Amino acid sequence: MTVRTRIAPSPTGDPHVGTAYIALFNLCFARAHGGQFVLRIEDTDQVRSTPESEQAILDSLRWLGLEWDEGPDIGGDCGPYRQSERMALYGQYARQLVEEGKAFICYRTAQELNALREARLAAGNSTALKPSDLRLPDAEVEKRRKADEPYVIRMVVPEGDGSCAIEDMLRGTIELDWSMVDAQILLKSDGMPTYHLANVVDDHLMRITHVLRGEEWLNSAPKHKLLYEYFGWEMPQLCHLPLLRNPDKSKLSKRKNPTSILYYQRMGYLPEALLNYLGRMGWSMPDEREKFNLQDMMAQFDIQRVSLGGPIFDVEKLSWLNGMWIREELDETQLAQRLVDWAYNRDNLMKVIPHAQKRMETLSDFAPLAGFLVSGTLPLSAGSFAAVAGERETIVRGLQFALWRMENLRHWTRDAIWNDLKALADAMGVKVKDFLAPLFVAIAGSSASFSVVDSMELLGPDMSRMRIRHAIEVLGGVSKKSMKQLEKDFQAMREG
RNA sequence: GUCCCCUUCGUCUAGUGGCCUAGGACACUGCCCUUUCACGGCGGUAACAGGGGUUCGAACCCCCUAGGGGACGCCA
Repeated sequence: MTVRTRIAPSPTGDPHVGTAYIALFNLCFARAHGGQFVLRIEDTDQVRSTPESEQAILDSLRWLGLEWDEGPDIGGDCGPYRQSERMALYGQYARQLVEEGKAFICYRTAQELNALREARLAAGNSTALKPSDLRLPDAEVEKRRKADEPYVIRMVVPEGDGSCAIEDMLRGTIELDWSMVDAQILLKSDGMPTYHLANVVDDHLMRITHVLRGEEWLNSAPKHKLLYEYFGWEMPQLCHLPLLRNPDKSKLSKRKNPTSILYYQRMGYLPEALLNYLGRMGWSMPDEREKFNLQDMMAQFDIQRVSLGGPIFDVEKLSWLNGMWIREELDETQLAQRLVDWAYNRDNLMKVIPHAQKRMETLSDFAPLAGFLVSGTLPLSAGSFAAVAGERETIVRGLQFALWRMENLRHWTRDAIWNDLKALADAMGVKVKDFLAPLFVAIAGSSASFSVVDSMELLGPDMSRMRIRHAIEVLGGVSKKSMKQLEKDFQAMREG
């Protein structure tokens, strides 16, 4: 038995807890059956995968204590920097299907596709585009081919009524209508495969027998099944795990919740506790014990004990569990060592000292000055912002705009943060100094601190965003109505 | 809008037809321990989404309704 997890690194390099969640269940399932567990990196959109983002997610999984086996090397395993190998690998399979009449070349432009979808939507149908919808007159195809226009390879899918039966290890047989399945693009116009092709080809070449993936993939299972049939390959067993949710029940997302493993690391959660908590999401030990380690979970794992309701990620319970681990699983020496490894070490001190030294008169000034860097949520109140000039609404507005900018920042470096915030202040017509004042309080807890951009760099993206979010909340938050207005203004400013 | 999945305390869950007057945990709360705070101990509040079947018997099986989520991309 070989079980796999596909990993899509985040474009911003933040390793997502959802990835670890899926990986954990795959690992436990494989080990409980004495099988292999392998990872496969997703990289086909050429945005996510960089050497750094791949390293970041792998390091995070290792930090959590997850282990995996070396899968067979099927070539083209890495990101865009090994693009040509990937293109050769999948291009060959896509062309094979075209030759066999199971896929076709499509010259349709984005505008044409939009028009087709809108027409279908207006007619009250599903928006799934079928091969016949996409067909172009032969003369037109020839014309575009001669003009060397970009094309994609799409799969042929059944038209008309009928459904596809998918076996799910937890849900039994699920019937999905073919009418919902569109002529999926297999090979993009840049020659890279989409997830669907890469997924099927990889799993076959890697001899994957079982796939445990997020529920979000359930609807595309018919495409995958059809591809296996086209290639004449045996399809792995599928299992769709429930999705982790925000407190508002939507799919766990960083706009509503800290989702980066790095955040929980910086916050001072123990990897064992975080992993333990993920293991409690949609799963329970037969004896219902709350605290268990990876070994226990692997030994006791039974996929049938997965419960299907999407669990809400509850930071409070995670914190309680973390406390249990600190109190019960660590002796004093071990705890001291954890603290040193976590933040109280020479390397970390050296990062802070350049900023602190100029502001110190006695050594005892250091802790109050730098304490915010090793704190979690700051004890702010509306009064914390008393020294900041401006109306409450103006302050909140500035913080919210800053938060949005920070959520989309790709490279978390001092200079990038500075340039971004400066650009924002300019666009808003506010002096940088005034714009930054509330951010100082949000990030460092006081307006008398060292450079807020340096602080944010040291704190990392998720911790910084969380603090800004917290500050907005402390200031009374934003009502739904004014949030809409803010979004509009923010958008207008971007375009203007 | 269309299709799919899901539905037990506020939250994570146990429960696979009689052991259920529904158990545990977080959170909340009362008491005890304690110079304080925390930890710990003992209690409390709190749930089978609604309606129909099937059955001697339904949280559990079936149907309908409602609610939630997901999918509908040259993203994964």
